[in-house]
Amino acid sequence: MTKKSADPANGGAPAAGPAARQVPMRDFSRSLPMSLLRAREAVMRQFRPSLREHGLTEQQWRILRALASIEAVEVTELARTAFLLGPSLSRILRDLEARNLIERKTAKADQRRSVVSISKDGVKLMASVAPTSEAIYAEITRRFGARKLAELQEMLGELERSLAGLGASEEASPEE
Amino acid sequence: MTKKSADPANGGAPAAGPAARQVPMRDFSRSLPMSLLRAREAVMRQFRPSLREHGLTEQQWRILRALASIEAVEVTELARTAFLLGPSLSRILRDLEARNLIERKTAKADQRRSVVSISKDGVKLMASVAPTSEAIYAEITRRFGARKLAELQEMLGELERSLAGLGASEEASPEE
DNA sequence: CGGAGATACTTAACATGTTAAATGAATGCG
DNA sequence: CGCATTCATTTAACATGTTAAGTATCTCCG
Repeated sequence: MTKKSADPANGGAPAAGPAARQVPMRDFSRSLPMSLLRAREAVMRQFRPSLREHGLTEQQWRILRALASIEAVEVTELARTAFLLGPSLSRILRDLEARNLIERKTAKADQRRSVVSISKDGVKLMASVAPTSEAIYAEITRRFGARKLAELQEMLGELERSLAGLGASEEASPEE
Repeated sequence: MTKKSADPANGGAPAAGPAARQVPMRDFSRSLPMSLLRAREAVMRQFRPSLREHGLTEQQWRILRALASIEAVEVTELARTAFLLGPSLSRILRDLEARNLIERKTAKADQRRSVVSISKDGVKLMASVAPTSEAIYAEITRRFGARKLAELQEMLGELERSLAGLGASEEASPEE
């Protein structure tokens, strides 16, 4: 029932492998992507059970939250806001609409665009999830420290900005 | 051909939606999970094209890197090292084995366990990817700053530790 | 006006994330 | 020894990530 708790009881046989240690690289587990991944997972692990009880995935919750604060949006802008790729968003909107949590209508001016908004049921669902969610966030803030949290987010933003437009489209070397 | 380049030109019509703004919450886009997600994406966006050229996904690359530094490991420990869930790892190992990038054998002492190691082909592939990968990492470090990078990783580690064992298994309320 | 090109979104196809269940093998205990 | 339990790994099922292709619509220019 508890976690699997690391088992260091294999300190005996090294069990040599066919071909390893040929390519030197930074310590894998200390790379920036891994640090970010683990940190995010540590955070999300706190929220998932609560969301699950309400039949929501992390991404569905993101979409509802985004919609709750902006009246109505076009799909493309929603994708940017909720940080989802078009295809993912497309599928999720289809499902959320089937569950009557959102509503959509095509824009009058441009038949290509569809405008999405949260429904009454969606608002009700949010109201039932938000308190727990906020409590969890508050606990995380308490444990880590509000000040440090703000600092961390500031650094994350800086990181983002410092990489903006690096691999966008202007990299040389189109060989291949 | 270029990317879609953010378009902030919609500051005009609010376009009222059926039911929004009922549930007040923190600004969605500034939540910790979103910050972490965006930061990680900004980083990974740099690596994916290069990996893709070599026919590797991010996770496959993680596994090869993990294997390259530890001779041989059991699947469970590899999952912990590469930070992958069992099912994902299972599938990926099946594919990597079919591509002859890894090798596996069942442990003599315990028929349930299987021991995985990188193959010669795997090492060769790593050798062909590692330089580019290191160069990208170096550029990221240069842009963001080595000092700040270290600070950031320290904070991420702290965050992880401060949340360790929160939603692990000792939460009350087994009501279902 | 009409068709080439751009846009907004959706589908398709494949890989992974996530949880639950299944399978096969070891362990402990009566 | 026999069998319930535990353990390591895999399979299943569903949801999302990711890239490419498809569809419908709009725009613009000749």
